[in-house]
Amino acid sequence: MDQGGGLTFDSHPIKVFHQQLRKRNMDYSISLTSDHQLLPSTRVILDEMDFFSEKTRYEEEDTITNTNAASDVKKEDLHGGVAQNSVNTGLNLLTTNTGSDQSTVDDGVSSKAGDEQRNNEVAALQDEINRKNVENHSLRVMLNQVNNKCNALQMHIVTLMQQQNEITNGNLDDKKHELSIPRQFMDLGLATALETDDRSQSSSDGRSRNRSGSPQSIAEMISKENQLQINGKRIEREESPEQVPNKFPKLSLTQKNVEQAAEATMRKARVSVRARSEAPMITDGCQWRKYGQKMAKGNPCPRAYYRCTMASGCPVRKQVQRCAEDRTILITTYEGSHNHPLPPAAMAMASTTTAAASMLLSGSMSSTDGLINSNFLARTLLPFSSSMATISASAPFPTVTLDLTEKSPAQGQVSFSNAVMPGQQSQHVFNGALYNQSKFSGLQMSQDMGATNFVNQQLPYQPSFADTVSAATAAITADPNFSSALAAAIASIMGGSGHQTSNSNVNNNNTGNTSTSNDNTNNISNFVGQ
DNA sequence: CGCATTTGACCAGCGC
DNA sequence: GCGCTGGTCAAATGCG
Repeated sequence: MDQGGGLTFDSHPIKVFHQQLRKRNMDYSISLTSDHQLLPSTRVILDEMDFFSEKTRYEEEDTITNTNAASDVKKEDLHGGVAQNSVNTGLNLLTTNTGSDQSTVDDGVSSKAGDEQRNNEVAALQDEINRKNVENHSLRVMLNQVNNKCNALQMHIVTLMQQQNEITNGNLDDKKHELSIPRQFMDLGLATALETDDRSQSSSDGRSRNRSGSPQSIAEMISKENQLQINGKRIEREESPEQVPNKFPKLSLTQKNVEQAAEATMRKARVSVRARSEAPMITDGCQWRKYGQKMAKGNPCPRAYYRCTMASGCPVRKQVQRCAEDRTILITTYEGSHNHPLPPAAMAMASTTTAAASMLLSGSMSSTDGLINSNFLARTLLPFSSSMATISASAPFPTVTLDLTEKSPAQGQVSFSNAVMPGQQSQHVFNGALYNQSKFSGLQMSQDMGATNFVNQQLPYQPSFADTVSAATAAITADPNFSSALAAAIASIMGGSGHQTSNSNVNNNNTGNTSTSNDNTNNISNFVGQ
């Protein structure tokens, strides 16, 4: 949105927010450092503002120095006193006064009165600290609201862009191919159409918008035949247009049906995380209940099935299984999107699954040129990570796989594969042959917030973050025990729209009933999430 | 006793 | 139609 929303840096809500902080003489860095729930682009803006903030602060301090020379002396007297407890600039000024008074009351005659006075002042200071804390809290809430508005604006912009593209390019260029879209893509079209302003569109419009409305030229180039090949088995059933309503009755119908279709679609897209972990399950902030366990073919390790129990009826599932080749690798596959508010600690993985699923399902970018697509999605999906991500359209579930088991920080790539072989969900990036198999990708400008954030916001800022996080990733992945934590952390970065893994929040990660946890993951998630 | 986990049964999709 | 496989259900079991 920083490019397309008409917002300048000066008018950016965060900038305005910062100015308010300055007006209140509050320490900007203290007020914001623990807020991870920022869009990546917002982070960059904040970083930039940090620079200005420091500069401004120095200028202000110079001004104070020049205009209040007398109080400067008292400041020195106070050094090491109550000021040590001050939490921000405003309180520094207050404690300065306290110190000056304190330095004048050592005649011993009225020591009792002096103590009482100091007690009163300390109490006043405490009140002030409390007041500032409350103010800090309210400002944080305000920041979150601003952030949410940014997201909403962003979605709106994307919608407008898509509509404009529709007008420009025409949207129903090939109805036959539309009708041949595999079911999951059709469902996704409905899912995204549901989020648009115009909900009265026909289902056909919804589908065409989803696919043709992408602002990405690559997406425009999608070979629809590739889509046909993804679920080859289904093609024959979908060839006949008149069969479509029977096969996909959802397309014609009430919003309720549409919502159900969207939900079903989201459950089909999967995000798989591979990480080295001794723990039975990686910590992702959600509460899970195990509802089944099966022996999967070709793997001596059982696969465990979990469902989210943070809210009744939440459709999110996850599967946990150890890799057959390397049992130190834990493969966690998420499916679906939560239908309830999430604790900050859970935002990372949840936003990941939602965004990645949307990326998978919303688009129709083909990959006749796997390399181009790889680079594109690499920057989009894992702009800060050195880890591998693999996109697979293995029938019947398209899957994004984050492979966090590699130790080389420089190998951040993404490949697309359309592994038609059942049971093989993902293929690794560095298998060059796989590039030729690329038949699928979903990197269309989705109206999903998460995916939108990736495309619009993270790309421009990728290099600066990549270096930092790559270094951190390399360091952390060197320790297998922390790999699972890294999974959540990278997912956090991917999530874009919502990271709030502050220290306090992270510590509350496992207050739920889930018995399996990995304490290490909390700290590392938080670290990388910074 | 309530809740979570375990585990065998059941179901659906798919291939032959 | 049958068998295989993945996924889910639900009764049984375990645990605090």
